[in-house]
Amino acid sequence: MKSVSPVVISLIGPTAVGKTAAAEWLIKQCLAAGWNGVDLVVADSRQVYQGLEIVSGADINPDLQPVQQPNLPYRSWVRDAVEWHGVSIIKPDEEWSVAHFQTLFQAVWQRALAEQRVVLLVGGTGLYHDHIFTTDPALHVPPDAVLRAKTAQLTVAELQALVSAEQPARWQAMNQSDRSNPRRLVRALEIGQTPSLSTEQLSPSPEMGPRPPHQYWGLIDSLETIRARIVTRVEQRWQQGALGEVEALLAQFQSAEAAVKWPALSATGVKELAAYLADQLTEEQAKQLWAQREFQYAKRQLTWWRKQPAVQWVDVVEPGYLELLWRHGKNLLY
RNA sequence: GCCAAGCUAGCCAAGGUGGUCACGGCGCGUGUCUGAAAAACACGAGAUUGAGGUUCGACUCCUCAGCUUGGCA
Repeated sequence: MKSVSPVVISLIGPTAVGKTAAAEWLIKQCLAAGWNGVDLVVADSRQVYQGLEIVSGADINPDLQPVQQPNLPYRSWVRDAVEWHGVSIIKPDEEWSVAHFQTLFQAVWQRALAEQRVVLLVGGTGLYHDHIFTTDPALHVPPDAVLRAKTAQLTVAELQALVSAEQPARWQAMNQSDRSNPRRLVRALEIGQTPSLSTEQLSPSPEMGPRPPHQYWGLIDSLETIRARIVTRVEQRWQQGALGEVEALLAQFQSAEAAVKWPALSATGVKELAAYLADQLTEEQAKQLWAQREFQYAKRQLTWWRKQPAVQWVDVVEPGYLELLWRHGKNLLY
């Protein structure tokens, strides 16, 4: 039985680069090296949804069993000493956000510390990785349905006027891009109207309290290879029944209003598959558009991480890149 | 083969009957980001089918060529 030092490891990388396979491999190494167990937290904003497993690529190994652990907020998938979190855990109409993810992660983390288990974060949603230990109370301000309904009618200019009048500090901190973004503006109002938060708390986020060391390991490949893998993957998902998933999802809500409300429906591919079902696209076009959007997403992910200072990038073209990761990992975990 | 209409960025496409022309959308490129992040948003690059002619000046008018679509044969 080994002792695990409290280091969090995030395995990141653009979609289709092979993160899941790498994680599986690392899990095996951890177990072979004698640790009590491994918790794998999937940081992916779409793989959380039940009924979207194929479209979102939430590969759940068939030998994993769903279990509701008493001390965790969501169900997990277990096989022996390995436990997967954050995959296929909520219905498409349930609330989910980076704050929920943080809550889930911290619950897993607490238990892992107590039981000397290794925690590995894997997934393509950069925002989630970055917020596992942040302490800004604004993160947990819930959405205000009334406010959102009211502001939905307003123009960007009207929203800007409201934010600059009611939240001058916040407004000052926003850049051109954010000031034109209705969601950010509404969110600013939402946080601003929450009485328990003072203005100081909302200004540039305070780093409160110590947090464990957090390492980022990134898998990378050439854009051309990623593009090719995405095309293959779309084809696979199509054959696995992605169409049926979307059909079932759409059957659950009729109105366009509902469609806006459910983030599950904004997963890449849903729109394209829906258009195919509605006879607005041929199969070929639907697949092509889906792959195109997926690739655009991969590019955006890379933009997100480009500014991340301390990512250790590993090129998957390198032979033995997994061993390289493992060498980094062993030293950190002891 | 004849007639008609058309040819504007990688794709779709607007307009004004001569004045540095050139609306949009998609795509592309570069970014932003603290409760939707596979979201939302910002910024940017990029075009008049070709060759002649008329004119101070042509994307716009004329001629020829090429291509596309539709109709007639």
